[in-house]
This record gives sequence, C-alpha cells and structure tokens, in this order.
Amino acid sequence: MQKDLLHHIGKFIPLNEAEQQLLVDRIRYEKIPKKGFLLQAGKVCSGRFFVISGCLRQYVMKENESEQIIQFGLPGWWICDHRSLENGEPSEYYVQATEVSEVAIIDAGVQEELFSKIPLLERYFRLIFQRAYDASLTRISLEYCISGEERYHQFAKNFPDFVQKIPQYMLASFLGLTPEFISIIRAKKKR
Amino acid sequence: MQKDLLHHIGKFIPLNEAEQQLLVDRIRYEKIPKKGFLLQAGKVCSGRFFVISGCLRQYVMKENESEQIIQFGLPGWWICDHRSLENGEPSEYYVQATEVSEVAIIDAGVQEELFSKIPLLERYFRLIFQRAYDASLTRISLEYCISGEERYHQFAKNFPDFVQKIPQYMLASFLGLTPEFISIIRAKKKR
DNA sequence: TGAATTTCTTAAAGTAGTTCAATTTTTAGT
DNA sequence: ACTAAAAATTGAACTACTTTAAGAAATTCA
Repeated sequence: MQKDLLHHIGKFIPLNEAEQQLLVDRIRYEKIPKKGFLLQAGKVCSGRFFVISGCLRQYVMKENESEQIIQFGLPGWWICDHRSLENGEPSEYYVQATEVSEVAIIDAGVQEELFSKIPLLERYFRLIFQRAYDASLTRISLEYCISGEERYHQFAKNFPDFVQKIPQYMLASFLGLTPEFISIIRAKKKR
Repeated sequence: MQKDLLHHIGKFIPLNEAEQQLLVDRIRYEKIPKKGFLLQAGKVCSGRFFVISGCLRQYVMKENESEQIIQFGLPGWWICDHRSLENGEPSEYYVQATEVSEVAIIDAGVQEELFSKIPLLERYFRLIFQRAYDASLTRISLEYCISGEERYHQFAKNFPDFVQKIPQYMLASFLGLTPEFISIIRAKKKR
C-alpha cells in the first residue's frame, strides 16, 4: 500500500534510501468510509490527499443549495484545496469519498520538512501541477469548443469504467450538465 | 527590464548572486510586435514566456474556423503550452501578442540546466503552477455555478482596465460568450 | 486624409440544454 | 423480504444564450 505512492513518485524523480524512508515515516494512511469527508467548507485543508484506492470528489455548494462537482480523485491522483492548504485559509470546497477509499496524506505541518529534506520533491509536484494545469486548460477548451453531448461522449470514451461506476447525477454535475440530459443522451445512443 | 523577472522570482524563492547571474545569462528577451506569434499550432513550443509588458493570448482554432481564446498573458504572468514544451510534441495552441509586448524567455534547451543549477527554481514553478491550477479550477467552478452574464460582471470587476483595453470579441471568446451577448449585457448596464 | 478593414450594435429567429414534475427503477438498510 | 430513499427516466414547457444578418461606428494603413 505504501509502496503505491513511493512507486508513483519514483516514476518522476529518483529517491535514495534515506528519502524513501523519510517519506514512509511522514506520510499517513487513512481508510475513508463511503461518504466520509476529508475536507469541509469553512475548514482549512489539512493536507494533500493521494488516492490509493477508491474514489474521492471535490465539490462546492451552489447558491441553489445543490452540489457542483469540480473534480474527481481516482487512484494515482492527488486531490486537495491547494490555496487553503498553502495560505491557511478556510476552504469553500468539500472533499468526500464516493466509495470506501484509501488515501495517503501529506499533512500541512509535514510538507515543508519534506520539501527541504527532499529537494527533488518540489520537482515532482511541479510536474504534477503542470500536468494538472494543462489538463484543466484542455477541459476549459472543450467546454467552449464542443457541445455538452460531445463532451459526454469523449469522457465516456476516455473513462469507460468510471462512467459505468459512478452515479449518473455525479457525472452530470462534473460535466456541467443535468442528469436528465445524460438520460436523453444515453437513450439516443441505444437507437 | 531584466530586473522585472528576477524581482518577481525573488518574491517566491531566495536567489544568491551566482544564481541571479545565471538567470541573467540564460534568459532571453524579445520584443514582439502586435500580432506577432511566439507559438503556432503544429510547432513544438520552444520556451516558457514571461510577459514583461504588453499582452499575449493563447488560443486554439475551433472546428468552425473561429478562434477560442483559452487564456491571456498579462505582465507578470507565464504563458506556454507546457505539454508541448515538456514532451516535444506539436502544439494545438497559438500564442500571439495582442499588442506590442516584451517577453522574457526560458528556452526549452536551457530549462534543465537552470533547474539543476538552481534547485529552488523547481519550487518557484511548483508554486506558480499550483496557483494557476487553483485559478483554473475556480474558473471551471464559475462556469458551472453562475450565468455567463454574471461571469462577465465578475471579470469586469476584477480586471476593469483590461476589459476596457481589449477588443470585445476577444473578451467574449475568453469568457465563452459571443460579442453580441456582451453588447447586450453592456447595453443593459447603461440603463 | 480617405478608403479599407475591423469591430460593435441591434434585432429577430433559432437551439442546446434546463427546469419542472411525475413515474419507474434501483439501491440501501433493517 | 420488505420498505424507504435515492437515482433514473420521460416528456413538456422554458430559457440563456447563439446564430444570422445588416448597418453603424471605430480603427488601421498608406
């Protein structure tokens, strides 16, 4: 289990024995029950969460009291309100498990020690954020360039298992559509 | 002029004399004429561009042959197709000056040297990308949570000078709206 | 300065998706 | 196994914006 995160990081940067040991010592692991929260709006984000197994979702509450899912956290992905974590400000986000999940946690109080003792860790996170940022620009681009229906199809093609697994209303929220519309799209596809 | 980028970086990480000198030696400066390109689709992104003065825009071509602006580069901001730069793949983006601009450039061939000789530079870019990523998630959130008209008003409130300065059709593109709709919004506001 | 080009404005028609609401199906819990 | 709750389906009415198109205004360029 711990090997998962070390192995993942090791794909980006070389880690010597001492550095690996330090990570093993400092990183916490938690099992989160379905619907369990790692972050709630109004609280400061306490750490960075790496999904080992299961699935998390990050969402905000809209004015009309409904939830807007901003991103999912699949295995191998990080999820966190980075601004809240870095600045110690209350978050507007919720981070919740959509199913029983296991996460590796770098607590806020531990991260600077890790960065100073493992300098290449900054490089790892720079690469991670660079990719995440690029992906989010692509997401914005798709939002403006193709229809909601096409975005659904593209997403279903890229993540077929995920689309099968999560509730339709969550998928709709994440894509900025309504569950009713997803039903219409899916009914069309069956003809 | 060179002092601008060094000063900016110095707000995030400490740089010693040798490191500052190295940056001065390796970073290039270019004056870009209005409408001049720094990147064109089909080409590999050759460097990271930091806007000293002026304004850049990053856009893709839609299927219908129109342009979709994904982001602007204002003074103090970085702009680049990071995936193209890191992987050496042809970009789908264009980066163009909307007015005469001055940019500081970290060429692709120079960046690894800088990262290895100035380890904290990775930290600087990690922080930059973390902020950019957080801002892009906020942008996605706004896209789904409030109307296009409200997004226009919020943007105009946050960047009043910018909104005055750039052509309406570019602003519309960036916000995922039409120029006609911006005209309607602005006409409403005058009553 | 004048002409060409670009940008903006305006209005009407159109549309991609939403809202609302009721019913059906599926899931969860005891 | 049964019930309650949650999720999905369906269809009709609605709407936030887009598309189309023409004319006016502003900008650019030689």
